[in-house]
Amino acid sequence: MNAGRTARERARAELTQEIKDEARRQLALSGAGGLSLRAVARELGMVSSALYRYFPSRDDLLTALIIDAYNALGETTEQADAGVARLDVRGRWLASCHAVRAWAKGQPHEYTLIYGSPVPGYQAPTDTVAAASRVPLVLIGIVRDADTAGTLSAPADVRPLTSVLAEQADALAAAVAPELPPQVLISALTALTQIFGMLSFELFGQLVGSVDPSDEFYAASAERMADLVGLPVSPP
Amino acid sequence: MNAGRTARERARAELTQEIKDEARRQLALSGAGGLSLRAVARELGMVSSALYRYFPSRDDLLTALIIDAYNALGETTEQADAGVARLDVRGRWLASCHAVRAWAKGQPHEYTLIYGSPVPGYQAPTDTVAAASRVPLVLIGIVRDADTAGTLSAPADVRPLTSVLAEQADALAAAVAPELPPQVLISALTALTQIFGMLSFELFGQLVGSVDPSDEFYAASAERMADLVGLPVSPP
DNA sequence: TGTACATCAGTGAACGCGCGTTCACTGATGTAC
DNA sequence: TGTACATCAGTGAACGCGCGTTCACTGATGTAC
Repeated sequence: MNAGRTARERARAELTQEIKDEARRQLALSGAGGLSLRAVARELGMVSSALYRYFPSRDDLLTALIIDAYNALGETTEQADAGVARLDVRGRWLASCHAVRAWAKGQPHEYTLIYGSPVPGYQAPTDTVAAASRVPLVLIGIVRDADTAGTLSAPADVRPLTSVLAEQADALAAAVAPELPPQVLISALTALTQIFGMLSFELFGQLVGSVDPSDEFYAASAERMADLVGLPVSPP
Repeated sequence: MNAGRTARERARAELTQEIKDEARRQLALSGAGGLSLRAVARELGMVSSALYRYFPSRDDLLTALIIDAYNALGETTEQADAGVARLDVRGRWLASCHAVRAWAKGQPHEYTLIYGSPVPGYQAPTDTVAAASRVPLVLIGIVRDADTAGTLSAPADVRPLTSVLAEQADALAAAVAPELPPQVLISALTALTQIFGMLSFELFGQLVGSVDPSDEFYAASAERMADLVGLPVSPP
């Protein structure tokens, strides 16, 4: 039976999870910089030194939370995209954008953990990169599908890329979507910064007094960004 | 003479400044959440309780730093705008955008203080609003000048605003630029979130591996956002 | 199935450090007559 | 110009609290024969 080594192993897996859950709860109170192993242990009814059986240091716990957050957001977004007919690229785009926002508003402290200011003294290891790429890859995948289907329209007013930017776009394309024209990739990146820029403004309180609540502002901008990357209006 | 009460008052003004300067220096090391009165006092060769003659609490010091940062950024931006011929609205727009970035890159920790994640447990008082409005008002002023001069072009693909968004835009227009069409104001807000979205991505390390350094990406987006709000291409 | 040993989880004390804020105080600077 | 008093800046000790991490240890769970 595979439950053979379980009593121990299962307990370990469960407690690891409980530690992360409690830590996530505490992010809301004190932020990533103030995350305290002792407080987590206290809340779990353990002694603080016991946590070192599960995470070698505070920073490792933080890293685990960051990767979990990127993956949760990535998965939600991938599912939203997958829920729309492949050819309806604009529908996929909008669904993905709204999934990102819904997740961010649902767990604002995890959003802050990954898209807020860096935690002072904490250096993120490179393991986070794969998880962090999931949302960008969803959006790029949609644009690529539109391009492949030949429905992507090049907006009239697009300027040629300057030299360094063209090189960067080429390198990025090579790594991520070789068939895509570099200008399109840069447009997608603009759209991406727009999306997260709005979310950060909203969640960090910068929109209070202008467009707050910002549901419709976000929706309008998501449409506008779909235009900007050249997605067609209706399903063919 | 106005130096009459000086010895005391001048010393007070100078020390207040030195405390803020040292606190700013420490933002780089420990972030806003970790700003420590004791550390500031130590560095200044004072005893920690002495700081209470200057700031009633840690949070008041933080508030002073925040207002200073907004004002410094606001002033830089206003000056950049003022340095370009009034009729060259696109030139003014681009100069302002680049001034914002130059300031942000020059004092990343102050940028983080005002546009990064909120400090846990700190509630910003409403005094910050006026200072925080300076950059938005510069950009809106440029758009308004273009509108007044009749050089603002309405892009072809603008959608009508949805109901709530239209109301919010009207309210915002009433408060800030009554003559401006609401759609234009929303476009300006989109441009604003784009600008700060890019800066946050850049400064918080989210662009590493894609368009880094991002000078040209930023420049291209600033142009693109000028298009989006409808600024004419060349000085008339 | 039963015993001997190895692995692992959790304990509790300790190290060495940090913090914000209060309070009674000394001594210098400023003010009014 | 000189004295008496009020204001203010800075001191040093203290309160009460927090933190991450290490280490020798007990006792339970798992493994090999």
